[in-house]
Amino acid sequence: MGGDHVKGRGGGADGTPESAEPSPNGRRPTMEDVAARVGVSRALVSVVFRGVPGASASTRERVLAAAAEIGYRPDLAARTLASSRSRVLGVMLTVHNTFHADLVEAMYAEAEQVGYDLVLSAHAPTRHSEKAVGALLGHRCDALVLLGPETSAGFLEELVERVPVVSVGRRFPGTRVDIVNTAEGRAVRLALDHLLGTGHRDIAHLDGGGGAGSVERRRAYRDRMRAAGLADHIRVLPGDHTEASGAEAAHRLLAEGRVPTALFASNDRSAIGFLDAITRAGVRVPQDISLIGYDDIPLAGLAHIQLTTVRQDSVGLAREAVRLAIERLDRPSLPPRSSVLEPELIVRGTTAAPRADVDD
Amino acid sequence: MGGDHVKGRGGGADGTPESAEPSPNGRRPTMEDVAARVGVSRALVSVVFRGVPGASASTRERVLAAAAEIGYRPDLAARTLASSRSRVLGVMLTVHNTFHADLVEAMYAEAEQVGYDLVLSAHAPTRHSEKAVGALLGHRCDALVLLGPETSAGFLEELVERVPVVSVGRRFPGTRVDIVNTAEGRAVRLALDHLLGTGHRDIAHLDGGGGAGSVERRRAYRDRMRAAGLADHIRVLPGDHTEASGAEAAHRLLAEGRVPTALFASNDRSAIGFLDAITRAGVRVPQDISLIGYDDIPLAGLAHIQLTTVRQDSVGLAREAVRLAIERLDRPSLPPRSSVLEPELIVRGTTAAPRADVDD
DNA sequence: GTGAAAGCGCTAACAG
DNA sequence: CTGTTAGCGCTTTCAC
Repeated sequence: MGGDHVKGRGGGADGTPESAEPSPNGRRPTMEDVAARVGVSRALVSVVFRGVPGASASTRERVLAAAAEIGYRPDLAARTLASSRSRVLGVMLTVHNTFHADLVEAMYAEAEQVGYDLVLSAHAPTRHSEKAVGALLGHRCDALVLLGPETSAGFLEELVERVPVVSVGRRFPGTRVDIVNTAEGRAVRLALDHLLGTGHRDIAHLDGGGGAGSVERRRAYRDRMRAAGLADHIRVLPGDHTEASGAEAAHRLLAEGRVPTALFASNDRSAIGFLDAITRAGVRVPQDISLIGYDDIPLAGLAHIQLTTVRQDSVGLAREAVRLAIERLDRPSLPPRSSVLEPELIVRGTTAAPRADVDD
Repeated sequence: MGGDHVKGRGGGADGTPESAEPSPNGRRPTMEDVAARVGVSRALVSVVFRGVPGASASTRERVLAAAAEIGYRPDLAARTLASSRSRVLGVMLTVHNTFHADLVEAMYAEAEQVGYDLVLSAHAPTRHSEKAVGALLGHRCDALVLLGPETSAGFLEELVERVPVVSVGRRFPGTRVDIVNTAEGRAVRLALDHLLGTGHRDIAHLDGGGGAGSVERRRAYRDRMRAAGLADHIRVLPGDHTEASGAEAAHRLLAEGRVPTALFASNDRSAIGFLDAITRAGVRVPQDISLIGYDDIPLAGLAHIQLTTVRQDSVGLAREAVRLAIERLDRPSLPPRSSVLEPELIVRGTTAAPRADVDD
C-alpha cells in the first residue's frame, strides 16, 4: 500500500500545490478525497453513497470506482451525527445461545436488504442486559432488537420511551415493546398431539425455568394434557434450558424409578442433555422413551442426534423483527404490535409409539 | 417525536433563565443539557465524562448526578468524530462457535478495564469475513480483533495497513498482524503424552481441516508420534471442527473395522460428535477407545460428557488480545508481536488405559 | 477551575 | 446536476 494520497483541496483550482500536503500514511480517506479525485463536489459523492437520485449513472460509476481505488468507505460516526438516523439496528443476544446465532445470521441478511447494518452486543453472566443495552444506545442505534431478553418489564418500559424496541421470544404485555414470537400454544399442541397420536399418555414436561417462552410452554402443556383427560399424568420437571438441567432431570427420573413414556422438553438444549444422559444409563430412545424438543437448533438435526422437535422459524422471526423495527421508526406512534409465527413439527428419530408392555 | 428544543445558549452567563428550557421528552439529552442543569460549561461536563483531571470532586459529582437524572449518556458517534479515537474495539467472531463466545465474554471484561467498548460483527456462511470486517471499519473501531479468521493473508495484509489487527488462534507470518494463540505444539504433546503414558500406541488424529490451529495440531501430532517411534500408527482422519465431521469419522472407522485405541481430536466439537456416534454404536468410551479433545468448551465439562481435553486459556487469550490491540494503538510502529499462552490438560472421563487384549 | 472557538466527516436544504 | 451553507454532539486547544 503505502499510499501518499493528497488530501483535501488537492489539485484545487488555485493551482498552488503548496497548499496541498501529502497525507501521512494511515489517514482515512474522506468524501472530499473521492470528490477531488473524480473532480466533482463532495455533495455529489454523498448523493451517490446514499443511493438517492441526483447523480447520473456515469457519475455514479466514476465515484464508486474512485472510492474503491483509494479504499474509501463512508464514516458511520459522521453519517450518524449528521443525519438523524444511523441506519444501524442494535441486537442484544446471549452469545452462548446457538438459536440466537441462527436468528442473528438471518437478521443480517434481512437488515441488509433494507439498507441497515447490525451491531451486536452480548448479554452474559458477567455482563448484565442493562449494560449490553447501554452500549447499543451509545452507538446510537435507530432501534433495538432484544433476543429473549431477561430484563424487567420496568426497565423495558423506560427503554422504549427512548428508542424503538422489538423483543423476540418474550412478551411484555402492557409496554410499548413490539413483539415477535412463535405461536407457543400451537407449537406445544403440535408436539403433544404427535405424542398422543402415537399412543403416549404418560407424558412429562421438562421445564425451561426463566427462559424465553417457558411460561407459555408450561401452561400449554398443562392445558393440552387436561383437555386430553390426562390431568393425572401432568408432571413438570424443573429445568432451565441448559444441557446440564436436562441431564439432571434424566438422573432424577432414573433415581425415582418413574420414567414416563415420553418427555416434552422446553428447548433443544435441555432435550439433548436429557437424551445423552438417559442413553448412557441404558435407556433406549425412542424404544423406551420418546423425546421431543423445541427450537430446532443446528445440533438437533445431526445424524447421531436426530431429535424430533418443534421448529421455530428463525428466518421468519428475524424478518419480522427487522420489519417491525423499521416500521416503528417510520411511524413511532403506531400501537404496539406483535407478530406471531407458525411453528413446525420436525419428526426425526427420538419419537415412536410407547412400548406395548407399558401399563398406564 | 416533535422535539422543539432550543439549542446553543441555554443557561448562559447572562442570567436570563428564559433562555433555558426543559428538554421535551423524546429528544436525546446532550452535554449542553447537563451543563445547563448544573450551571457549568459544556467543556467541563466533557472533562468529567472523559475522566481527565480538570474538575473538582464536587463538580464531578454534581455533573454525574445531573446526567443520571436526565438520562444523559455520551454520544459515541459524536465522540468518535471529534476525537481521533473511538475507544471501541471491533471483534469479528463466528456466532455459532461457543469457544468464541467464551472469548468474547472475557474480552468484554478486559476491554472495560481499559475503558474500551466492544462491537461485535459476525462472520457466517451468508456473510463473508470481508463484509463483517467492513462493518467494523465503518464503525471506526480503533483496532480489530479477529477470532480464528479464515481470511486470506493478502486481505489481512491490506487491512493491517489501515487499522491495527490482532488475530486470535491463527497465525499470519509475514504480515504485520499481531497474534495471540495457544502453544499448539505443547498442547498436542500434553494430549499425546497423556495417552502414551497410559499405554496407548494406536492413536489416530481427527483433523480440523481449515479451522484455526488445525495445521499446527496435525503437524505436532505427526511429530510426536514419530518421536515416540510410532510413525506406523500415524493416521489422520479428515474433519473440519464440526460435530458432524466427528460423527462421520466414527462411522467411517466402524465401517472400516479399524478402530484405534485412542483418538486425539482437533477440537471439542468434533470430539463430541465422535463421542456421541461411537457410543451409540456400542463402543464404550474410555474402555474401548480413549478420546481427547481440544478447547475445553462449556459442553465438554458437562456431567454426561466429561470429555478429557486440552484447555485453551480463553481468559488469557482475551486479555492478551485486548492488550496487544491497545498497545499497538499507542505505538503503531512496534514490530508485529505474538503472545503465546500455555495450554492445560484437563483429564476427565474419556481417557483411560487401553484394553489389555489389544494387540499392537 | 472555566469558557470560547474551531473543527471531526458527513447530511440536508437550497440556490444556482 | 453542482456548489454553498449550516449544523449533528462532542473533543481539544487555548485564553481567562
